[in-house]
Amino acid sequence: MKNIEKKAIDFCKENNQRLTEPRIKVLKIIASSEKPIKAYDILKKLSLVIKNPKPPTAYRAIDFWESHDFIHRIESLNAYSLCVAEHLHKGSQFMICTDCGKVIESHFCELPDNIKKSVESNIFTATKWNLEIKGLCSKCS
Amino acid sequence: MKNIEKKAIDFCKENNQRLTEPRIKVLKIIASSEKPIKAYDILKKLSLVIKNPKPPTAYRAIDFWESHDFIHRIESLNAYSLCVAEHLHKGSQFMICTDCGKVIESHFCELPDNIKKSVESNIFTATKWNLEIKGLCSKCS
DNA sequence: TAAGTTAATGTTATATTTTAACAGAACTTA
DNA sequence: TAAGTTCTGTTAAAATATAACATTAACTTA
Repeated sequence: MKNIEKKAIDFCKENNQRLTEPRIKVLKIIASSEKPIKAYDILKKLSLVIKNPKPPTAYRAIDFWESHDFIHRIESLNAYSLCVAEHLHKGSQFMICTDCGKVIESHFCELPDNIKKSVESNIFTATKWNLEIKGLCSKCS
Repeated sequence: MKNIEKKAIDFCKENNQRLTEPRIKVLKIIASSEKPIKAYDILKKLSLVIKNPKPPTAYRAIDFWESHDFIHRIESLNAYSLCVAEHLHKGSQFMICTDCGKVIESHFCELPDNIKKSVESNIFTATKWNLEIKGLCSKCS
């Protein structure tokens, strides 16, 4: 993601949010990671550009970007990755290769009908969802 | 779940697995919990029926039942719940009320077409999946 | 049934992940 | 510039999970 900084600047301007040093640096670290990256690995990289950062510094920035849908948390990996969608969206879907660890994000803006019905029949208002699929990628299968 | 013990006994007999004391006790603890229960809460309850159990005792039993699809892990809560399906299945779906904490499991044996296509187009072999939907339950919305 | 083997548990210790709490700095607005 | 708000820095600890190895129990199979 090349223009992530511009995107971040625009977003913060438009939404009246502060683009602070920890925030932009954490976002860039996540954006430049090939694979989903864990909080302490973010912290380690952060320590190269900020003097002696502590966990809350990383977690706060992570929370900030996650709450604004710039990044996703992959729950089953305790890791974070840049959202691949051009727009912000509420649902995410990951395919995780249990062999090589590759993670592929697809995305959909709506829940599939199938699931939507299931949600409705339980009379539930969905605001956010996350699907994590484990299996084998093409190289590993 | 009333007959969970019988189910466990049958399963272990048929699959040549040992139904040890920690295993059956952990399973019963999870089964008797109204809401998904966390590992250390399982451990706490376990300490009432086993003398001074340590975390690995709980985690091993949890892993055992999870690997055999008796229970699910709800990733976003770090918690475990008995699978509501009568049969063992590979996919799980939870609706989690962010207000009152209620968790509703639905289930499907197949990925929805929608997602199946997305999986296939990425040439990925899915073996297990988990969908967690956050929102508001009927009471809270 | 005794010896060998495997699988599970018990135990100690520690690693990993996340948050609470509060002081101080920076920005915002009147 | 004073007051209020938001964010960061820092210390500490809580919550979650696993490694490693000794021990026990259970399963072979000779």
